[in-house]
Amino acid sequence: METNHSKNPKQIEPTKAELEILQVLWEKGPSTVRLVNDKLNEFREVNYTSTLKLMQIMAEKGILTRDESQMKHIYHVAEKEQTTKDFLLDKFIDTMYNGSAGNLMMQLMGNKKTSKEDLEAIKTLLSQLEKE
Amino acid sequence: METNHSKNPKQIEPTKAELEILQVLWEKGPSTVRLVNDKLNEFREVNYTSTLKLMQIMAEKGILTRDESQMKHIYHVAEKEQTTKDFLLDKFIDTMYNGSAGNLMMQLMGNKKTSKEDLEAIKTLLSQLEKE
DNA sequence: TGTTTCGTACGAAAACTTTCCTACCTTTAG
DNA sequence: CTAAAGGTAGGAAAGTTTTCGTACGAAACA
Repeated sequence: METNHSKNPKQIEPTKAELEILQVLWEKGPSTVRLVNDKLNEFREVNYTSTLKLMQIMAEKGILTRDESQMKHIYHVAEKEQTTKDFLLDKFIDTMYNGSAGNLMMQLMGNKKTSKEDLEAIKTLLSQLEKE
Repeated sequence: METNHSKNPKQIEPTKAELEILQVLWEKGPSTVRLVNDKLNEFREVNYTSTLKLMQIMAEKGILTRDESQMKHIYHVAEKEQTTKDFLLDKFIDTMYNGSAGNLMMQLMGNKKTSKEDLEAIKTLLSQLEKE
């Protein structure tokens, strides 16, 4: 299907299952379907062909590219990890924090998930930024 | 991947369309379907009954409660806004930042989306936290 | 060599989400 | 009183995402 031409040629929004696969590829680098599927099965049961299908679709969509020179195709993430993450973060901030990164920061800093080490690191980064 | 994969049936994950409705209710407070639908239509065309149906489903799921004492039912968000946002933020951090809020902070601070005012506010908040 | 194992491709079913048609009831305007 | 406007309820259709069965080719191996 020649989809995604009707809408803005922007960033493609991965679905939930696609994001799981991206996470594996981000962590492991270019991989075979077998490896990705094994990794997924550490968390939940998924049939091999389900993962295969999904990765094929992702390749069609342009989220992944693949090297078919070997029988065991190797799948690569097409976009830079950071690009996708930036995009998703933006979207998240838009929907949840009214588009204000500062709002999100505020919540994070009051959050118990932010450790003392984190706060230290922030302080350091902050003074670095100030010097610029 | 040290993620939270427990299927806690307590928190319900809103779908995309449901989140839109939540946003309206968070902003406007308890509302009728009419009001929510009008608000949604400022951004995209949606039929009244579509919004109605969705809100009914959300009520079934327990995301919303409603006051049926009047003909025009009033829908309320069941969970506290902050509870839901916390939950979604956690999930986001798990999938995107390996469960580390600090990682997210780092990205935010390096981001041009973070304004000078934001940085100032952070500095203030930081020193407040240190005093504790 | 023959069989088993591991791979891809494809289509369709299943599951989930979103939209809207239709029916019918209540309130309001004339 | 009647018609129009505005409300809810429910089901089915449409759209999307996810899962998997089946077919079939290539490689490994006994």
